[in-house]
Amino acid sequence: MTQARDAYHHGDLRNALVASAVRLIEASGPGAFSLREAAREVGVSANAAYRHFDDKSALITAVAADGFARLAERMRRAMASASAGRGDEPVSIARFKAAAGAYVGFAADHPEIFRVMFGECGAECRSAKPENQEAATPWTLLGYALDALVTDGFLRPERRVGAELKAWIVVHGFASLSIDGLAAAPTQRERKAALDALLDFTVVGLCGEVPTARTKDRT
Amino acid sequence: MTQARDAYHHGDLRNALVASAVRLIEASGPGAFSLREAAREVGVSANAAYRHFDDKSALITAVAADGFARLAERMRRAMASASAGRGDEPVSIARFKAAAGAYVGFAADHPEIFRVMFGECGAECRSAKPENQEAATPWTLLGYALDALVTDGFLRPERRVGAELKAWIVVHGFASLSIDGLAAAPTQRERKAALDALLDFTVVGLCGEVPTARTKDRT
DNA sequence: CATCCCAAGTTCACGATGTCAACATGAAGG
DNA sequence: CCTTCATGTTGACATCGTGAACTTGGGATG
Repeated sequence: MTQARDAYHHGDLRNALVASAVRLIEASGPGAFSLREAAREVGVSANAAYRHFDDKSALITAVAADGFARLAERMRRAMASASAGRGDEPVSIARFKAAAGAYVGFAADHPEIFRVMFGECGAECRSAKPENQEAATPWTLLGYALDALVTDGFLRPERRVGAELKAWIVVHGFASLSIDGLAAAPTQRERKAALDALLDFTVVGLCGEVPTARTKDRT
Repeated sequence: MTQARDAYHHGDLRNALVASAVRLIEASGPGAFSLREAAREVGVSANAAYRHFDDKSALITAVAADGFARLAERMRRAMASASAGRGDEPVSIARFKAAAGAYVGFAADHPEIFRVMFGECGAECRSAKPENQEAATPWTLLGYALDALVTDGFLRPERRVGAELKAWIVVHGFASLSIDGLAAAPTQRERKAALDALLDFTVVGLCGEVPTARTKDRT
């Protein structure tokens, strides 16, 4: 195994197809995506894809899975850098906001992929359990952030369970609205400001009282 | 004009096609929908549709528009009956909750249509202004509900503008989560309970203090 | 009433798509 | 060396969206 990627046997067709599909979908939306075009882009016959995917929808599911992985990675990185950031805010709160910001940012940067992830073909990805400790899902990560709020004493344990749904609604709702164009958020700057205000509001709502809630001022 | 619906000239092909499309999409999702099948169901040749719609996507847009109209109607009815309902809650709050409940209920009852409404083809519907006073859109109605909260003194005027976004996020976010299967809400009963709790939380969050907020008990 | 016109449908045609079945190829292992 | 098998390829088919040209029948006009 572990052949690199040059032979007649393409070497890594599966990943190449997924990557191509991601680009095509990002460019023209999921509706316009065609299996044949992805294969054409990779330089392979259309039916070659069927060696790696049962279906067109199986390819799209793989695109969704890739999206979830990248979203999780982005959230993880944001949370990590929030921990190390300048601390005009308690760390656990900064991390929670960073996770939410990464989620919304991903949706805004890759709206079509986001739509695929929560569309028909992404369903099985959403109910998948994380296989190992390392491969955390977005909801696992948001859960960690909430746990940290409890550990640090900002969120009372008995409020923890209800917090899950509320936090998800705010995060996913804001992301969906941004994409679907209901909320008037022309510039990225305005969106970030709106999200910041909303998250302050949410943290207060979740925790029941104001922690150190100075309306944080930054660039 | 005003021929009923029996002649050679079908009489009402446009509406018949939309109705057929709605049924097909509700049954098998937007991805599986085909223009030809809708035409077949209506008993008309495929190209007949092009006398009434530029495109396949124009038909789907009409489906989305129909969805928005039905959603608005459902919200209007829910708000009206909330006004007349038993009053263990201030009327304006009950109406706001009724509007939100109708929104979420519609999404749960017609998930595929809801997805179409907020998908690619529904875009132009979402930015459409209401033509006359009567034809209110869902967001118009939610705006009315918020206005009523102001009028009744539950929501301070300066909080009104921010309330729009927050209310939308909760309502739309909850609906999206219900559809996308992130929130574990198996039974309709549980979903209603979760929404009720969330709306109480939201009203408090919007208004800043508890109005008459007895955790309302009903059947 | 006879006649023309045009909206509303029909048929024919084309290229693209998803997918199946049969075939080809080349790397790996006996 | 020859077999095997995963991986691609070619050919074929039904279906789809859509354009062009043709047909039909009801309403306006003489």
